[in-house]
Amino acid sequence: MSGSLNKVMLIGNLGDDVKMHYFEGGGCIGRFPIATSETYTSKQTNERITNTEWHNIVVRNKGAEICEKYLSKGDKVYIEGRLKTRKWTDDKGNDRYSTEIQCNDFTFLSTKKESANNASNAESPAAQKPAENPQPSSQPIAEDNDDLPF
Amino acid sequence: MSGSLNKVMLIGNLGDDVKMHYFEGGGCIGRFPIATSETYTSKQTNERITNTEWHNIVVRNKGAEICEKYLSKGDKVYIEGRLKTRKWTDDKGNDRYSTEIQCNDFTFLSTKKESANNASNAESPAAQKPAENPQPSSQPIAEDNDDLPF
Amino acid sequence: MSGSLNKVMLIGNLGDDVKMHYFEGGGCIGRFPIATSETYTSKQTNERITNTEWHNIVVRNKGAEICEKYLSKGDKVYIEGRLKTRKWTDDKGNDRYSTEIQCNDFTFLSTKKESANNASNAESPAAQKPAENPQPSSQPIAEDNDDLPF
Amino acid sequence: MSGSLNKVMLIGNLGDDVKMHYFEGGGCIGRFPIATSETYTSKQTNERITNTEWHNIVVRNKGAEICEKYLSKGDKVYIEGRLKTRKWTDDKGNDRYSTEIQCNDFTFLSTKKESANNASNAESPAAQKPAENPQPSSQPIAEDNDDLPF
DNA sequence: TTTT
DNA sequence: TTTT
Repeated sequence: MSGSLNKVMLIGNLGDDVKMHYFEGGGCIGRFPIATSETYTSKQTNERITNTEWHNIVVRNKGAEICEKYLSKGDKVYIEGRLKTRKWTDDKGNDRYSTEIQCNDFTFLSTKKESANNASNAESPAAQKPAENPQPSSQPIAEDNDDLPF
Repeated sequence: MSGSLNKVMLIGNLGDDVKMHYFEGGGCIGRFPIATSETYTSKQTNERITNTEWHNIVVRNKGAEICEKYLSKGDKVYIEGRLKTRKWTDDKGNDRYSTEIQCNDFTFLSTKKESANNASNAESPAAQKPAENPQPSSQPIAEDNDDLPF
Repeated sequence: MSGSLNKVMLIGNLGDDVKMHYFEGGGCIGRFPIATSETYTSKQTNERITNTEWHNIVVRNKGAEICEKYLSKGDKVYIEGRLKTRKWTDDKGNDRYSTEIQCNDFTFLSTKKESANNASNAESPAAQKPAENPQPSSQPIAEDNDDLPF
Repeated sequence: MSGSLNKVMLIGNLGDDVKMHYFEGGGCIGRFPIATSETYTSKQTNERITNTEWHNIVVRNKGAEICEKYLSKGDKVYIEGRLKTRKWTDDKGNDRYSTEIQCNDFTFLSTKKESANNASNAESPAAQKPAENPQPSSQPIAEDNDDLPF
């Protein structure tokens, strides 16, 4: 379709480590869940209610490798991407649907692993070579635009 | 959780009319699908490939009523909202998940029905009373912030 | 800095045609203003107030050429980009600042000129060759990522 | 205008503390600068180049008070708002323009001051009463929707 | 003026 | 399954 926009922007925490999948052609994807939540005060009961939402993030190629290297369970991250609902068939032959965020940009807002200080845009070689003197800090990293069909 | 963001922004076309559901307490929701798509040229075959993605939009209360009044199948709309994955049980007792966009802001980019020209923010009474002299144009409308749990 | 995001998203109408500037090295930029506005009802006077905001859009290279080809004064467009404030010196020697949106993605929501139907991502050659049978419709087009310092 | 969107989303660090301005009617605004930057590798010289951009943030009423309470120079924050260019006259009588981000949502991604733990949406009373046992952490806070014309 |  |  023309004149269309499909954009998701999330800030949340990883519920698990990045799981990598490597393909024969040399490509790879990384998957991880992130949680967002909002807290509000119920008008009825006047108590604080927290609502957590889970999102399945999928990153490709260089971006996936950078995420795997620097992100781990619990880290906070900014994710930008597209919504994609995959159709699959369960073991009973039923059509099933799963909605994912195909991540095409991300920024680390905290990292537990060795720091990716000075690491930056995934398109540049520097992104693969983080700072000599790692510090516990955050960094912006964008992923590549390769055409892996996932 | 704190420090979290859950935002979806879409521009797409309605795949169907707005379906309304009214609740006993006086609230209501409207549901409609919108399609986004992107077209790219395959690196392998060099042919143009169009990928359409469908999104389930849910709007509440006044916003739902405005959407129902002015939007119909085929119209183009800007949608802003939150991702929410609902869990439900199918007739065989399996857990099933459905991801929706809880819309909290929208802007009409084309309308087939009578125009909502001059209609605007849903929080203002004027939003309910579109222009006397309707024109085939677009309009920005935001929905209310009521606390309907859907 | 790391961990940073600079994103602007606009839907508005061109206040003027695209003005092109060509550079010796072969690069070019296109500039055009777009207007956004919101209408609200004054709490004091109860009258409808419309507030128009003007934004200076700057697009580069292939994206600029596509905008010039298909956009003209009055057209509606979705613009995504970064905020950049340029410093310049006026004829009296005063420091002056001008804030622009460096556009890195756009989608046509209406066009008056010949249609760019089927035109799409600027990175592909097809974006330069719109459909044989033009129709008055909209189309999504992204610009390139070249490194023109403007 | 109808069919319009004016949205800015930033993640950056405060370059200075929040400056408050109180009005006679009881309203107030807070102002602070935030820096975003991107680092890339120059194609010509192959050196790392960092580009910092400064943004003037304006927050109103309750949101301003929450920002003043919890944010200080150096803190990282997510800001969402609208672009607004103000016109003013300098001491020589020249027209001058200044572009600001009218913030209508924000999320703390780090805070140096006493923590706003459990503090949340500014519309709820709880947002004004942070946790008894402050911790150095982040929190999401949205501002109110009052109609202060700034 | 921030941050890494 | 995260985080506060």
